[in-house]
Amino acid sequence: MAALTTTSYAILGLLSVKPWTSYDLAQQMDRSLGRMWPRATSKIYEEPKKLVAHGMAHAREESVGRRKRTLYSITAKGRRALAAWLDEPGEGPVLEFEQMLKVFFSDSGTKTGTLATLARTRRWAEERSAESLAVGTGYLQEEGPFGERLAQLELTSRFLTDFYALVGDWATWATEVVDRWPRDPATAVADPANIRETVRRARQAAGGSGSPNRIHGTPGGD
Amino acid sequence: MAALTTTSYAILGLLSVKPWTSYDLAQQMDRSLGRMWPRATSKIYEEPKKLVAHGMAHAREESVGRRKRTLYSITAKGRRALAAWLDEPGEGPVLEFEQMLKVFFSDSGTKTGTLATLARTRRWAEERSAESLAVGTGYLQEEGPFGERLAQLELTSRFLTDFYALVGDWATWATEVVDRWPRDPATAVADPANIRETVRRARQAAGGSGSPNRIHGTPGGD
DNA sequence: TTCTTCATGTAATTAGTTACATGATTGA
DNA sequence: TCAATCATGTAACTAATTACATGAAGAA
Repeated sequence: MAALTTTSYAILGLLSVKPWTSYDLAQQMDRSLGRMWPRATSKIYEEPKKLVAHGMAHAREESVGRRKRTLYSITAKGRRALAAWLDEPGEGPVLEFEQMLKVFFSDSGTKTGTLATLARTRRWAEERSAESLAVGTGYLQEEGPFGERLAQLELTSRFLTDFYALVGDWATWATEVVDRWPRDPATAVADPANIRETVRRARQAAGGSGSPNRIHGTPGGD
Repeated sequence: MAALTTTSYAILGLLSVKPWTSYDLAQQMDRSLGRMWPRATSKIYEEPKKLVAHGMAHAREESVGRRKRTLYSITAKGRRALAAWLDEPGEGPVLEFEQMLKVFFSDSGTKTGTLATLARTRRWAEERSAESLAVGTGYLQEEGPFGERLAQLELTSRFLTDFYALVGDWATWATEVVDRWPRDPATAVADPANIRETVRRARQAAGGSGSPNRIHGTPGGD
């Protein structure tokens, strides 16, 4: 019997809220869950079957006209498994950022192309922010199937909102910097003040307490 | 002949900087590239072969004792292909965040477990920040194989540094919020002030100009 | 000498994606 | 009544991961 993955538990978590059809689950993945654990729609139709095979979910066949659809609900065993999973340590954030990859290698490209990439990044951030805004105002009106879970949503939506803002702010800032580049990005030079500021922020975030993560090189002063 | 993926171009980009052995590439993936395009080491040994098959890279066999190793370098065709790829639109950031998933479903878990997850998140952020700090101070001393590319590194390292700071700040804030929860997270209630603040930030980031992404529901006022 | 870590891959497996198919519903 | 979109999946494919294997170099 196939082992459960994080994706399985993500679905199981949704089922813990209430029963859903596969389509409902896919919607959630598209709108909320997918922002922290994105998976293709087809996966959403497969995973619940694994949960049923493990006795963690129950499937009820319904019909709409000549078609059938499946309504999934969590079982007692499923609730226990979910609670156990929540107590295991999870992985930190993993970021994939193709546009930044293009900025990273922009010395092989053009200034115009780089600016175009950054413009797209900014638009992406604005769109996601607008989405966050809509979701957030929805919360304020106690809409959606998550009324009882506002305490959780309050936490995750704050992170996502700030993340989108960060992406947007960065793209804006980077655009200003690249605007000052010469025509050929390969000949652009860095502004030491920017690097110093980045170092300052990193030092701040690394935390003064004990500084246990200090690289042991450069022993004699900073 | 297998089509090239973003991962292929990531490797190609590295080769545009200078020739590397597979091991060198794996190191870069581990330290720098992997922060924006993370892939398993074995992939790094496979992808360059595809590039060679496409005539975009050249492999030179060297030997170390009885073993052989491969040194890859970019070809002229490879440089053209890289430039062409840079001009195509790229994808926005994709985030996978298992720990936040656990926070999202924490109403099925325990307060203690949630706090433990957040503590891990915070440690993760501090470690990454310390790494950023080390990398940044290295830049200030013009170290590393990237001397000529500081203008690019200045941009990407700023984003990563800020991202790690965001993760750390969020975990700290969320810890404070969860600390005020009752013993059972399912009975925790949200603080409307927090949600309002999140909405405020989202509105700010969504940008006032024209507000084209406005949801058309709620027509009568905000 | 032996053990451990560094270095250099290949093989097996799988999680995930893209593509396809088709019935139901709605609106023009 | 026709087209478009919503709803509900399955099948084929592949990108990526984990596991394995082994030589070289350095430490104990």
